[in-house]
Amino acid sequence: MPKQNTVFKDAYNRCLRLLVVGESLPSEPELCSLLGVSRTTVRSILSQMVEAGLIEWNKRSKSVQRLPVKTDYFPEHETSSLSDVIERTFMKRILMGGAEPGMQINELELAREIGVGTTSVREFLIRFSRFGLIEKRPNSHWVLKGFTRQFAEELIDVREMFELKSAAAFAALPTDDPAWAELEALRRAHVEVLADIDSRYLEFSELDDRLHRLIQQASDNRFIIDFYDIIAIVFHYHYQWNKANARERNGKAILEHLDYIEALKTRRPEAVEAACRLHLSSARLSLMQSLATAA
Amino acid sequence: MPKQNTVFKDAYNRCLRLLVVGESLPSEPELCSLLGVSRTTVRSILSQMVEAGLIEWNKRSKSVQRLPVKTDYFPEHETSSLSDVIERTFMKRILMGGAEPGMQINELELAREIGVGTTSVREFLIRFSRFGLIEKRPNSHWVLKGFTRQFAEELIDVREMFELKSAAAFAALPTDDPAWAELEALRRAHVEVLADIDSRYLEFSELDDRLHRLIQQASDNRFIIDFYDIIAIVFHYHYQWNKANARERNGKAILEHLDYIEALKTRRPEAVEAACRLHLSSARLSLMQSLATAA
DNA sequence: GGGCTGCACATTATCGACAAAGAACACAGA
DNA sequence: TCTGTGTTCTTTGTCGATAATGTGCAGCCC
Repeated sequence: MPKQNTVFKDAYNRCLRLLVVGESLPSEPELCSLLGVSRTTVRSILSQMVEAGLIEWNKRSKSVQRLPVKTDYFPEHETSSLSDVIERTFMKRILMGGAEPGMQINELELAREIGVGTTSVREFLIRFSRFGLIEKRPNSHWVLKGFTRQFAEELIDVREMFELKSAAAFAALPTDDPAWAELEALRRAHVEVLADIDSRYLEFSELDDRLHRLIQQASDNRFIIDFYDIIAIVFHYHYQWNKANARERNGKAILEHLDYIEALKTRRPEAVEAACRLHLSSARLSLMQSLATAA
Repeated sequence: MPKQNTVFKDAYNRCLRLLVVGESLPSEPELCSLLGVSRTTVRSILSQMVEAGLIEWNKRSKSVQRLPVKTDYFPEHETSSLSDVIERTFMKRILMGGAEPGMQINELELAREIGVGTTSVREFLIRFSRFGLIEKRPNSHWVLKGFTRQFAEELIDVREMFELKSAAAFAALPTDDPAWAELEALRRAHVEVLADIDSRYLEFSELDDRLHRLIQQASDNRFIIDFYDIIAIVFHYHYQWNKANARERNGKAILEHLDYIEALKTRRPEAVEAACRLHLSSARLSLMQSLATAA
C-alpha cells in the first residue's frame, strides 16, 4: 500500500477541533493555511465530515451539525508519518537496547521489524547518517557507531564553538530586531515554569530547544543552524529515556538560562561569553554524567 | 533493470591492468582486497576473463594467456556508479546552467532527464541536502537555495572555525604520530609540482584535498572531518568549471601551503594560526572573486 | 592447520507501479 | 474584479520485485 494517508488523518483530527455548532467552516483556501495542507486534502476532510454527519456541505456553506465525539478522531498512532515512526523505533533501539558500537544494521531486518518497506528505512538511514551515529559501507551494511562518550564529546565540542559564535552575533543584533522581543517572551516563560518547577520541570526541554534555536538563528549561518538539529535530536531522545535527577537538573538549567538571557540583554561580549560557557559546560557535565550511569 | 553492474565492470577494468603474460593471478581472496570487491565479483571477473581468452582458470591456477587490448576494457562511462552520474549531472546543472535560487527541483523530471529511476534521484537529493544547497518541502518539491555569495560566506566561516581548531590540534600531535610523516610526504609533493608548475598546476586540487583532510583528521572530531566533504565537493565542482586564472591562483596557493606546512612543523601555535588564517583568507578571496565573475 | 575454492544464501541497489497529496486552471458567484 | 469552487493533472511517498553484489559454511589442497 503506497502512502498511508497520515497527512489526511492528522489534519482531519485537527480540523475536528475547529468545529463550533451553528457556525460554518471557513473557505477552503482558508482551511488550507489553517491546517497547513493542500486543498485536495481539505476537500477530502470535508467529504469525510459530511459522511460522518458532522457538517452539511454545499458549495460555500459548510454548516456544523454536531460536535465531534471521541470516536470521530482517528487514533493517534495512525497520524504520525512513517519517517517519524521509523525514527522513534530506531532511536529507541540504539539509545536504549543493546547498542554496541560496531554492530551491523540491516535494512531488511529493520524494515520487517517495523513493518514498512525497505525504501522508507533506507531513506531514513541516509537522512539519519548526517548525525554521525551510523556509517554506510556501500553495497553492504550500515555500521552503528554508537552513542558513546566519544560521540558526546565531539558533539559538544562543536556545539560550544557554534554557540559562542551565535551568542556573540546575538548580542550584536540591532536593538529593534524581533529576536529581542522573542528573547523577552522566552525569559517570561522561564520564570513561569520556574515558579512551579516541581510540577512543570518537564517543560524545560521545550524551553531549552526554543532558546538555543533562537540564539543559533542569530548566526545567520545555515550550517550552524542545521547543526542544532543534531544536538536537539540527541538531547531529546536521550533525556526522554533518562529522567534520573531530571527535576534537579532542569531547575539548575533554568537558572543558568535566566543568567544567560540577562547576559545577552546587557549586550556586553564578555558577559555573554562567560554566561554561555558556564551553561554549556554545565550541560556537558550533565550529559556525561547521565551517560556514565547509563553505561 | 535493477543495478547496473558497474562494480563488476570497474573492477574488471582494473583487473585487466594486473595481467602479466606468463604469470598467474593471485588467489581469489587476494584479488578481493586488491580490487576492493567481494569474492562473488572476483569470480565473475575471472569467468569473464576466461570467456575473453585472457586467462585459463582451473582452481588455483589462473594463468595469463594474452595481454588485454583496448577493446577488452569496458567503456569508461559504464563504470561509474549511478549516484556518481546523478551527482555530476546535478552539480553541472546547479553550478553552471541557470540555477536561480528559489527554483524548484522536480524529482521526476530530474530522473527522466538523467534516465534513471526516481528512487535513485530521491536518495541522492536526500544525501545531498546536507550540503545546504537544497531544502525539502515535505510532500512537495525541493527548493534550490543556490550557490550564492551568501552560501559561500557561510561555508567559509565555518571552515575557518574548524580548520583553526584542527590546525592547533595537529601542531599538538605527538612527535611520533604518523601524520608528521604524511605531512612531509605532502610537502615533497608540493615542491615537485611547484617545480613544474606551468604544466602541472592542475594537480593542485588533489594536493589541496589531501593536505586539508590530513589536518582535519587531527581534530579527531567526526563533525569537523565530515564537514570537509562539503568544502571538497563545492571547491571540486566549482573550480572544475571555472578555470580562469587557475595557473596563477594555484601557484600562489602552493606557496601558501608550503608556508602553512612549515608553520605546522614548528609546532608553535601562533605561527600555525597565522599561516592558517593567511591561507584561508586567500582561499576565501579567490572563491569570492570567481563567484563575482561567474555571476 | 591454515588458507583456498565451490556453493548456497542474504542483502543491497534499482526499477516500475500506484494511492496520497499537491498544483494549475477555468468557471462561478459575490 | 476578486475570491472560492469544481475539475483535472502532476508529483511525491511507499511498496514489492529482481539482478548485482556481498557473506557464510563445508570440504579440499598444500
